[in-house]
Amino acid sequence: MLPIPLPKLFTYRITEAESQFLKLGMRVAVEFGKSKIYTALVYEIHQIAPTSYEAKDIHQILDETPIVNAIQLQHWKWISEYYMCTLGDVFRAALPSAFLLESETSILKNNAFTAENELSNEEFLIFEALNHNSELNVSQVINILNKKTVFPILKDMLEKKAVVIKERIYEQYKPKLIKYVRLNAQYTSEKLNELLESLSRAKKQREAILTYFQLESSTKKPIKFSDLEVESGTSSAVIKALVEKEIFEEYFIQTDRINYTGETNKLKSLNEYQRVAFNEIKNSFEEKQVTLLHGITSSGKTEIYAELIQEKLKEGKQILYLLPEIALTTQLITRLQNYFGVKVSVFHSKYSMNERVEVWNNVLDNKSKAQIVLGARSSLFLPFSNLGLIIVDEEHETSYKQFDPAPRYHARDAAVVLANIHSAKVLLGSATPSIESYQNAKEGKYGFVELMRRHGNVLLPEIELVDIKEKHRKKRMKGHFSDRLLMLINEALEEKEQVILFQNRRGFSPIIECETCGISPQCPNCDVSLTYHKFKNELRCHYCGFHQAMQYKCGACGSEKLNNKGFGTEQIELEIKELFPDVKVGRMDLDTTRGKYGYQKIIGQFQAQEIDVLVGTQMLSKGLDFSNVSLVGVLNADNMLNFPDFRAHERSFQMLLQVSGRAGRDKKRGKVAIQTYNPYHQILQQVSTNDYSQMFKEQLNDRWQFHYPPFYRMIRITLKHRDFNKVDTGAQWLGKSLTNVFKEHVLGPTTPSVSRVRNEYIRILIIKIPPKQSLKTTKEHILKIKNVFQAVKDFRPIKFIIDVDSY
DNA sequence: ATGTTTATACAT
DNA sequence: TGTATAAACATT
Repeated sequence: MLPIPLPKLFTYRITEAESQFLKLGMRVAVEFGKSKIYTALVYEIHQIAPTSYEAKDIHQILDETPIVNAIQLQHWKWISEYYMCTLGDVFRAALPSAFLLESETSILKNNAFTAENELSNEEFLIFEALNHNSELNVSQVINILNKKTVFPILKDMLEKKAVVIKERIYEQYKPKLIKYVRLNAQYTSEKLNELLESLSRAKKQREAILTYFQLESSTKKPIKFSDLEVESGTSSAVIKALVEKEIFEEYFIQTDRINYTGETNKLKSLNEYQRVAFNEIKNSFEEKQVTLLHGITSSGKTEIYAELIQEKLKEGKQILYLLPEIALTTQLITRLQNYFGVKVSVFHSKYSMNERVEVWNNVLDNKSKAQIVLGARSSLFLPFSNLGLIIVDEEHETSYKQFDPAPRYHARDAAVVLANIHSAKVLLGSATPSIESYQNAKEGKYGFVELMRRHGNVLLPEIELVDIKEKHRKKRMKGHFSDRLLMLINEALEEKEQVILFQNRRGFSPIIECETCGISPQCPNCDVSLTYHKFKNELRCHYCGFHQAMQYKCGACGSEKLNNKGFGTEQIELEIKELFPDVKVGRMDLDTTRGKYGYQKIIGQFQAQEIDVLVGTQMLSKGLDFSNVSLVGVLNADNMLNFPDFRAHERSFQMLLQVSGRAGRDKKRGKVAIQTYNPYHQILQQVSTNDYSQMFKEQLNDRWQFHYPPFYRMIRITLKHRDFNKVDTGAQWLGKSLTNVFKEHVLGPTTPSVSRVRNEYIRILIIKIPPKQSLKTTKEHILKIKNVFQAVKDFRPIKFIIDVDSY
C-alpha cells in the first residue's frame, strides 16, 4: 500500500529471509517510478508472481514490529470503499507524517570536476551555489534559476560529471533525549572525602558534587543534568569539567514530550439525575452497540462520560474520546487529566509531528499512558488493539466530516464501524443531537438516554427574541444594536457580570461596494467579492488567500464613494468600544486566534475577567464554561437561517442553543437576546422555548417531503477545471448519463454560489439515494459512469471528486 | 503523487 | 527550427 491516490496496490518481491521476518502492517521502503523511494505498508504477503511485469525488490524493511494492526487495515478498507477513495488516501491520512519517509533528491558537487568553462550560465549558477551549500534540493535549484523545469539542466550537469545526485531518505521522528549525570562507578560515598579533597581548589566543582549527593539521597532518582545545574547554582561548564575528569558520567534517557505531572482527584459523585442516566446508558449497552445521550447544556455529561471511562479502565480496555477540533480546549483536557492523570493522551492537529508519533507508539504498545485517548477525528486511525468504548462528544458537530482532501469520512459514522470491529460500545453525546442520530435512536437502532436537568438545578437561560425590523422602523437602533440589547448589556455590566456577543461572520465589513456603479472588488482567482479586514487594512479572499491593500477608489469607475456592506465581528467590537468606552472588549475569531496559543490567551483573559465583553464567531459555542457570563447576545440570527442548505435550519437551531448555553452556568439564571428580522420564524420560536422535539418533528417532516437525509442518502460529485467550457460540457454529459441510471434522483449539474476557486471552475451534481436502493450497487454504477467519463479524452483532465454522505 | 515522455505553441 | 510549456502517461 502506497501513500498516493492510486486505485491499485503494488506487488514487490521479497527474499525468503525477508518473508520470515516481514509481517502485515510493517513499513517497507520501496522504489517507485524511476528514482523515487516511498514508504509503503505491507498489506498482503502472497506467492502469486505477477505475469505482465517483473516485480521489483523491496529496498529495506523499516520496522522491527508492525506499526499498524489488522483491525486498522480492515477499518481503512471499509473507509476507502464506503467513502469511495483509494486505500492510499486513507493510509496517508492515518499515519503521522513522521512515519512516511520520502526520499528527496539532493544535488552534491563532484569535487573532481574542474572544467568550469564547459558549463552554461545556468549550470554555472548552480555550481557556484554548491560552493556555499554542500547540498541542494530540487526546490532550492528552482529558486536559484527562477524557473520550473530544471531537470534537463541537472541531467546535463550529471552527464558532464559536474554534480552527483543522491536519493536521501531520512527518519523524521527524533526521540527526545534528556541528559542525566551519575557518579563514575569508581567513586562511592566512602571515597567522598577523598574526592572532595582532590577538588579543594575547585570550589564550584565541589559544590556541584555536594549538591549531587544531596539530590541523590533526597529523591533517590536519576539526576538530570539541568536540575543539577540549577540546584547547585553553578554553570553547565562546571559540570562538564567534572565529566571531563571522569568523575561524572553523562547518559541519556528517552522521554515523551508530553507528560502529565499534575495531581489526580476522585471522580465527582453523580447527582441523582446523572446517576439515573448513567444506569440507563449501561442498560442500553446491554442490547445496543450505540447509545445516544441527549443532555441539555450544563447538565454534566462529562461526569457521566468519566464514570463510564472509569468502568472500562477497570476492564483493562482502551477508550477513545472524540471531540470536534475546536472543542478540544485545555479546559476539558485538564478536567479529564484531573480524574485520570497520566492515563490520558491527547491527539490533535496542533500537536507536532514528534508528539503524534509518541502517542501512536504508546497506543500501539497498549501502554497505560495512552489508555484513554482524547482527540479530534483523526485519532480514529490510531492503532488501538483493545478498544472498549468510543465517546463521540458534541455528536452533531459538522466538523466531524472531513471535506477537503480525501478520505472524506465522517468520524462519527466511522467510529461506529470501528467500534463494531472491536466489539466496543459507542456513546454519542449532544445537547442538540443531529437529526440523523436522533432518528436512529427513535427507530430503535441506537439506544436513547435523556438528561434534561441542569447541574445544580440552574434554570435554562431565558431566551428573548428582539425584532430589529420594528426597532429599525421606530429608530431604536444604534448601529447594529437594539435599545433592548444595549439595556441588557448595561444591566449585566453594572452587576459586574460578563457578556458574550455572537456574530456569525468574521472580518470587519466584509464587502466594499462602490456607491456610483455598484461594483465591488473581486478576487482575481475566485468568483467572490473580496472582504475587508480592518486590522491589516487590506482586502482578502477567504477561498484562496489572495490579498491586496485596501483601495480608496473604485477600480471600475474611479469614484471615491465606497460603502461597507454587511458586518462582522470587527465592526461589532468597534461599536461596543464606542458605546461603552470604559469597558474592556475582546474579540475571538479566526483572525485573533491564529497561532498555537492565540486561542488560549483570549479564553484565559476572559476567564480571569480581564475582558468584560467578548465578541466572537461560532468558536464561542464549543465546550467552554464561563461562570460569570449572565448575558449572551446574538446580533443577527437571520443570515444563518437563510443559508441555502437543507440543514440550515437544523444547524441554526443547534448553534443558537449552544451559544445560549454559555449564559448563566453558575447559580443565577442567564439571559439570551437574539436579534432578528423575523421573530416568527418557527426555528427561532423553537429555540426560545428550547423545544428540541418540536424542531425535530418539523425538520423530519421537511426532510421526508423533500427527499433528504436521513431518509434519502446523498452522494455529491464535484467537477473542477481551469477551462470553463470543458467543465460545463463535462458536467452536462455526466448529468445525462447519471440521469439514465438514477432518473429523477439526480440534481444538477449546478453551479455553486462560488463558481470559481483558485482559477478552477466548479460544477456540482448530487445523487439522491432512496431508502430502499442499495448503497453498494449505487456506488458501483457511479464508478462505472466515472470510468466511462474518464475514457472520454476531453473529460480526462477534469478533476472528479466524489463525496459520500456529503452533509 | 511525481517524474518521464510526447504533443503543441511560439518566438526566432 | 529550436525551445518552453502543457498534457498524457506510467508507476509493481
